[in-house]
Amino acid sequence: MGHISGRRTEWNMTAHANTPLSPSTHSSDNYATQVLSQLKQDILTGYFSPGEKLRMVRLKERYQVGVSPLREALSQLLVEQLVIVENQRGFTVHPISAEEMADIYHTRAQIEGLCVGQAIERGDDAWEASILAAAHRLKKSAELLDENSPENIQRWEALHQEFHTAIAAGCASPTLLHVRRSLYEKASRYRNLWLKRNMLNRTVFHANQQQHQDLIDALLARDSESAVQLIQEHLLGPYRALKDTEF
Amino acid sequence: MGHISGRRTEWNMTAHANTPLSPSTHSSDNYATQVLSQLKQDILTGYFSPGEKLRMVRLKERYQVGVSPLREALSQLLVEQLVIVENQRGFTVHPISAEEMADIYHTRAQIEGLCVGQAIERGDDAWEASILAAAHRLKKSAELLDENSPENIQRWEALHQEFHTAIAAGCASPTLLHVRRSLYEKASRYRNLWLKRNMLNRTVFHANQQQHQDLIDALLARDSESAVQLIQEHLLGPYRALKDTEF
DNA sequence: GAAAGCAATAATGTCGACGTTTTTAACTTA
DNA sequence: TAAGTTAAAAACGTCGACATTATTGCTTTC
Repeated sequence: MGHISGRRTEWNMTAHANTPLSPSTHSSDNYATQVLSQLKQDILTGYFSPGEKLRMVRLKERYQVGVSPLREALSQLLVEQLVIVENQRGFTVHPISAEEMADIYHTRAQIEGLCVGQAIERGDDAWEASILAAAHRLKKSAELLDENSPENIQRWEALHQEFHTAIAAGCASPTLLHVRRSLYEKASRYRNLWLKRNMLNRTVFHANQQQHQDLIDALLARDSESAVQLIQEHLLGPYRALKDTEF
Repeated sequence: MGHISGRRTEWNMTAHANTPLSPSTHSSDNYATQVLSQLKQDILTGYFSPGEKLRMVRLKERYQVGVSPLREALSQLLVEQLVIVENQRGFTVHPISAEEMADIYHTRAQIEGLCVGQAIERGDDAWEASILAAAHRLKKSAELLDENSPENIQRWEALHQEFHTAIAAGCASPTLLHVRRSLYEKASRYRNLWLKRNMLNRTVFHANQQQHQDLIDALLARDSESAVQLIQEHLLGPYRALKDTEF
């Protein structure tokens, strides 16, 4: 009986410790959902290295949850190919390879091309407006970028992504956008790993600026062929910079 | 103690019932993996209807496993958008809609176009040979099809899929093929639901036969533009037949 | 030195406790 | 009496502890 009451206490302790965990996350999310996004971030940003074994004890400590939510989150990352699993041997961060990086970037360029092509066909005035708005925010952010502070860079990255997402959104195809998002995440993993070693080159930004303007011009002119060509080049540029540096 | 030994027996029973379940599945697969494929089949084939609530008790009975493997399998189907989840309200089969069907089929046609286009660029002799082999098997199967027996139809479906997969495989891009597969599954769900009501029309097959031959000719001639056009039409044909019938 | 056995370590699955939601029943009010 | 409201209870989902099983590394023995 003492054993049982001891258990009880532990139960209530964990429950109490977890309930007010983070006020920002919606209470409508369960633990698995919360763990999923954190764990995904940790893999994408390289906190957990490629090929690293994900031991349950460590994950439990880090995210302060039990194994059930962890396994659920890991199961989802399994489908997204961010982790791999061997039966009875647990989960491992999906390893990286030059081949996979090339494949992801090239596929991503193709998919983005589809998005842009369809967006030009389907996009309306609101679509054009949202592009210009995002482009403006991005440009403003780029002007502050000389400081090279990590926060500014991160903010620029976010706005950059928003800009391209605004363009792609014009395709109005949830399925295609879903694919696009998944590929973006996988690619950003490689980019983040690369960024850990190499600081961002400033000339990249100015090249980007020009490419963005050309792209906008092509979009507004509804010049599908040029726009697709430009966006694919735009995505493959960073890849060419990355691929020759080793991890 | 009687209770415990009773539990034990149940354990061994379920273990015994599941281990030799299907000879194809490796014994290295855990329950979650086995449940995943079965559950996916049940959703794709319409055993569980769109929008249906997936009650844990029922799933436990059907697949003879506990909650944990079930939640892991469901978590994976969540990413593939075959089920949806609401916090504290459990899992539900992803509902269907005419809009989603249109979106999936059109996106799938685009993706398949990418596969074919790249396959023509990259495909070698072995690729061509595998296409011809698959086409031959498919043709032989089609000749037996007049009986209209469900087994034959299912076999024809499998070979048909193998034929197209052989073509797409030429693109040699795991990432792209992964996307393709996921879209195929989602589309096949709509097709299966449709098949439950409408029997397969024989004229469909003969039209298919001709399309296949045209496609092969274009592939071997490395005529990218024609091939992409043909494959997209080939995929959109069934969609046009489906979309006007209500579910 | 290799094989076999043993101990540790880690992963997997079931179950129970808790919290939330939904259903049912009783009661009030028009 | 019927409709609406509230309270009680039953059902359901979630998560962590525990038991079982598999694996890995280490030691012992031939």
